[in-house]
Amino acid sequence: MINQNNIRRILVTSALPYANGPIHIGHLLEYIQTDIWVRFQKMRGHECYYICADDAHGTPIMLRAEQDKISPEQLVEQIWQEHRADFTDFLIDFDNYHSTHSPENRYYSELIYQHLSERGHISRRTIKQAYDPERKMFLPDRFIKGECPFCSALDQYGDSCEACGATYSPADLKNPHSMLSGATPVTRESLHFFFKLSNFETMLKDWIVSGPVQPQMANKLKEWFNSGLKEWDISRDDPYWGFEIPNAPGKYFYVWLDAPIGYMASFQNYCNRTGICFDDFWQPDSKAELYHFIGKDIAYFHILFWPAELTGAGFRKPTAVNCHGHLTVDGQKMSKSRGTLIKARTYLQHLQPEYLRYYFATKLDDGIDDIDLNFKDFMQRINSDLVGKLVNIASRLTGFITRYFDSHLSDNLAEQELYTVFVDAGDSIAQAYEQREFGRAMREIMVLADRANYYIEEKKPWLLVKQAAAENELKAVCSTGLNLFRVLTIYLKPVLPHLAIKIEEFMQIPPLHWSDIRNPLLNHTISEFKPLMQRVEQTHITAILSDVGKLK
RNA sequence: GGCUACGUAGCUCAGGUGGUUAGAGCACGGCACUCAUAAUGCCGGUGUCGGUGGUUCAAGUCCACCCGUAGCCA
Repeated sequence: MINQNNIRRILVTSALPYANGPIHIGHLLEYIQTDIWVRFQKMRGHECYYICADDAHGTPIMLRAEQDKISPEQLVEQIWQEHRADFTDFLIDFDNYHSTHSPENRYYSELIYQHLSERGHISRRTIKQAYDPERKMFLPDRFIKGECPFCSALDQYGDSCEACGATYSPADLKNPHSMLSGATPVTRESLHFFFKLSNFETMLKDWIVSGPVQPQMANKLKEWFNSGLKEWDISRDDPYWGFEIPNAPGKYFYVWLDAPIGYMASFQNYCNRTGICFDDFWQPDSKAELYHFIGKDIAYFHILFWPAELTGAGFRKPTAVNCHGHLTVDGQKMSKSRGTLIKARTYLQHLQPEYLRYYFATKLDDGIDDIDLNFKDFMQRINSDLVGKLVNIASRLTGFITRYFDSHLSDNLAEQELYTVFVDAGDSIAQAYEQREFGRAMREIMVLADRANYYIEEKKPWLLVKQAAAENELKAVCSTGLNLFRVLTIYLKPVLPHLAIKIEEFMQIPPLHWSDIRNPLLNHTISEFKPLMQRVEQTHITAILSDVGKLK
């Protein structure tokens, strides 16, 4: 049990979404996973903060703003508003949501850079790079297209061939052209700044054995060690949308340098308005826990560069970096062209956020395998678990309490042993949440929901109601069933916070905490039952899929 | 192309360090019940555990190769 002495101090982040487009349900897998974990920690009584921000710099944002004929600042502000609305409506409860285009982030980016520089972790050298002579700017690999040097496939990007899978440098492309102007890129020299990652090889190798990443990722790391740690190019040339590097006119921090620093910046911003002590969480001797939730695609930045940067600049390392897999929809990778890119907003126009939160929860574990959103399975799962099993428990009991007992619960439980079984299951469920094995937690909770339904079946309140002598038993049985339901509500609250609020209103009780499982609700008046959750209909699914088809 | 994961019933998934007739939920069929948003309870079948070889007294579980899927290659 939680007491003053074992309250943990926990700082949690999700990856920063890029500020050039809308949130889609693939993004949401991560925010929902993190949000569930954070809500669980808070319900357990720990001091836990959930921090995020928009990732607001880089060439794609600069170009998109240009295209929209607005300033990058305006674009970033507009997207920030959209992202906020999507997260809020999906019940993602950030303690702070900031932006990497912020004074705090400039401060920490410069600070970390200067510390790294002073300690000899930054090198400079001239490199050759593709340059668009018409747009007068250096071109990222992704903005150059041409024919594959290996298989001659047409219209391939500058970094790899989608047809044969080969990787190469843009200079190898045949008939290259700039995607911005169509001009043939020329090679130009420029001075670049590099982070000397190899200075941290020993530190990283030691760190990784302390268990901060999943075994699959540790494996990946070994692979990277074996191929040798190279220097990381952290500068970009003017014109670039980002922070200018101190004492280096025309040179900017590469977006991936200041993006993770955004975690710190957002937390600093939060500390400024709440008075929480920033250093308690970021100094090398910090006792607080720091967790980053990310997709496996950006593991490189978070388990190599980020701990190295932090160490080099005199800060603490993350306690753990939790990677998850990607989302597929009906077995297919999400993509606009295949009509499987479902925006958060599109989903919200037809379905409740909690359906998706629960569905993801049933499929999430601590691994890095991809997760599939299968709509048929989704509909069956929600309808049978949440409506058929869970909400049904309250629905089938409350009528008796309101009709015959003036909405008043009994002052004792009919079945103390069964209630104890429900309470005792809490340890295992809590452990599953803690270890991010949400699928296991959901399975265990649903086994209990089955037992509650079985209990009602066994006691048959619809027969008790016909026996005058069984009045007290009827009241106690229904009250017990509702108390079992209340315990299930507590267990599911991290996943279904809005449903929990509706149930709290229905039961006329203050917000539920984990420790409330031990104190059943007795001798208490509840309100009338109103349907707590509607079934998912095929028409809703069809509507989403047709909306997706309509867009672009 | 190199490397790394994954591939278990119609669907979604469990199956520490190899060991009795391979499990759950949903879907499906039958029965029961009628309190409940036709929800619930009981009973029931279902699988060459991706393929082929190998190690072993014994492999879904270890090894090799192949096929398929996904990711990484800064």
